[in-house]
Amino acid sequence: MATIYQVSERAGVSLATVSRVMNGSAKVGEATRNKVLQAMQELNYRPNSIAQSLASNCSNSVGMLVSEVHGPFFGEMMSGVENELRSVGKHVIIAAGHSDVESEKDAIEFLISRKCDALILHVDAVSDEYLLELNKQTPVVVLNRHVAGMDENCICLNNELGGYLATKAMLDLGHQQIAYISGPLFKLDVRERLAGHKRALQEAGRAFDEGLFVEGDFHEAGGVAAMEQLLKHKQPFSAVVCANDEMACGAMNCARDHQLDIPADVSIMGFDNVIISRYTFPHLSTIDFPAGEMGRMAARWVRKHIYQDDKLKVQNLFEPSLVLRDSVSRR
Amino acid sequence: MATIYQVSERAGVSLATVSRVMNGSAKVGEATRNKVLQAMQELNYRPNSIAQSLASNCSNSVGMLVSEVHGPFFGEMMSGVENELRSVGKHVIIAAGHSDVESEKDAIEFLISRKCDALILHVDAVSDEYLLELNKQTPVVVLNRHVAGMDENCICLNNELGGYLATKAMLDLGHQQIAYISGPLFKLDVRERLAGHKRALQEAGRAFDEGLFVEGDFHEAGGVAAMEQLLKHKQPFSAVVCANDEMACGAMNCARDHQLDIPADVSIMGFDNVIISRYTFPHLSTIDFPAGEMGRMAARWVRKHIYQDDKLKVQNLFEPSLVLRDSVSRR
DNA sequence: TTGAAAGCGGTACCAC
DNA sequence: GTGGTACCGCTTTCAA
Repeated sequence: MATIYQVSERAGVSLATVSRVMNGSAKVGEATRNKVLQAMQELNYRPNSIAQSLASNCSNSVGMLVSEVHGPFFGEMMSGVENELRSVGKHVIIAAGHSDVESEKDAIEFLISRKCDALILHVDAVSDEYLLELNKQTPVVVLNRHVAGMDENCICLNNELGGYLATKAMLDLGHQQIAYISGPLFKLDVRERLAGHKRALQEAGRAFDEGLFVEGDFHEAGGVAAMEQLLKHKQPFSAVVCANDEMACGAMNCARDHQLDIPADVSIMGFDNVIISRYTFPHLSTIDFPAGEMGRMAARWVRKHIYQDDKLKVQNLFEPSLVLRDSVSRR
Repeated sequence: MATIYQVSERAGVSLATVSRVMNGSAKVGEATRNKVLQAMQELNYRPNSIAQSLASNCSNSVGMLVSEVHGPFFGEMMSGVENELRSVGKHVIIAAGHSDVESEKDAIEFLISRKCDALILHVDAVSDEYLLELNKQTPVVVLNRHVAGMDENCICLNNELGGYLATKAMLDLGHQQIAYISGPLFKLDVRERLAGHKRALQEAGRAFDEGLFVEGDFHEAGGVAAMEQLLKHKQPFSAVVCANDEMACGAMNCARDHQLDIPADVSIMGFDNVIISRYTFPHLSTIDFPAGEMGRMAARWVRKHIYQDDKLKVQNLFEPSLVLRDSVSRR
């Protein structure tokens, strides 16, 4: 592999000049530039990115931490990030945090040791304080989580609005008794979605009813259990709004096991619009979570603030939207 | 950030010695080692991985190319790779090839420019010759594709067996007329799966019937179209074996649109066991593709051959297995 | 066992 | 505009 030194020799110029034409950093005479370019061609020269990183103190890499590398949700996000970043020659190093404090910190530590220029994080275990502290040490952008004090670094979804839209859709369809299967309430976005649900209810002049509320776990089994519980209560309802698609699937399966027809007997709504929602039967109505777009935006944040792509605009808040499919019907 | 130089100064030893204790490379006196370790502690020293890479000519990174970063299948694979590699301090750089020749070559070029120590590839557009040539230049391990001439570098699934198991299961359930919806025949694994299907038929003394065969595209819409075609032909069948889960979903949806009950009227089998197969209704029977395990094994190959983890064993061929769920029934 | 020093392949500042 | 050169932080002979 040819080095910059051999190129300079062949072109009959200095190292510095070769470096200049590579980076287009300073003015180089037309003739000189061409000599260098040609020498590069002839030697099939490829810059050594490691050496560049060491000398420039910039690794051209950004670390991305997700809860799980598999999982449709994160796939979309990573895909958005990869796309945006590779188009400008940066690379993304992935790591999984598994929603566990130690594991998340470990992964972040790892990414830092790799000298990432910035970190894109989707974390739910570490504390806000930790993130605030981390952000002093290395640039961080946080996905789907608002951390007070680093607002500019957060790319969020308006979860409250999502919760609102979901329930509002049911109300608009004429449903009066709407059950709600929530996610784990220690998560902020879960509480926001719930708040949206309550706002829709209130706007319609209906009271929030504890008897129609269950806290789930975001997994399918949790959806089954929650539905089971709702059914056992014998408090009537014609619609169920779930805080994510997995639980909605569980709820549908459970309802079916109880000989209930969907959507004739009960309408079901999910949240996230992950790929599986298009494959359920009946196809699940849900709230679209633009994970890919948000990932892309996180990458854009990095481009703008770390790689000085100043003209770029970043959007910190995204809006969810309603996706109506077959799991809901008019009451 | 402290450097090795400051550590050496503080410990009152030379640079070289510090380096030695970091790498455990050569014998270092107990006392000296402790002095160094302590100095590191006190300075909160973290080695600069970029500098290490430059000096050692080893980037400790491996590139992973998948068709799409999203998509459950690749998620599992990447997850396996990430897990295995991070546990030994290596990092994985991801890129997407989008099943397009130029795009795949681009991504590989990109990964090489990042000085990856090895490449783990899931590609379907580039040719065998290209891969062979590439492998001379940089270590490559190929996932789910057998390239003659670099057998040791391929981690494959016994697709033929998978195809066999799928059809065999239908035969065992008493089905006589079994339709087959294939993937794009230009892909090797597709032809292998088909070969397995034929073998099962033959063993049962049944002839392969062109009228019950359709070439699909691996997507849901293709599954719908294929099923539509089968139904139009009016040639009777009681079971459909599909070359992947997406098409199986399409086939199920289409059948349902034609008022056919699954599995009472027609049994359906998929292939891959991606996450969606657990969410369809009825739950899809399928052939398990251990994508995560295979990704992990690819990573192990790299550990063994590139990072000299000699005792590791690598398994080049994986066996698929039958997963029976609700979409099939006895005839 | 330990130290000195020559790289690894670039970047960037300072002269000219 | 171009060249000289001191780093960037670590690895790895080669001697001692």
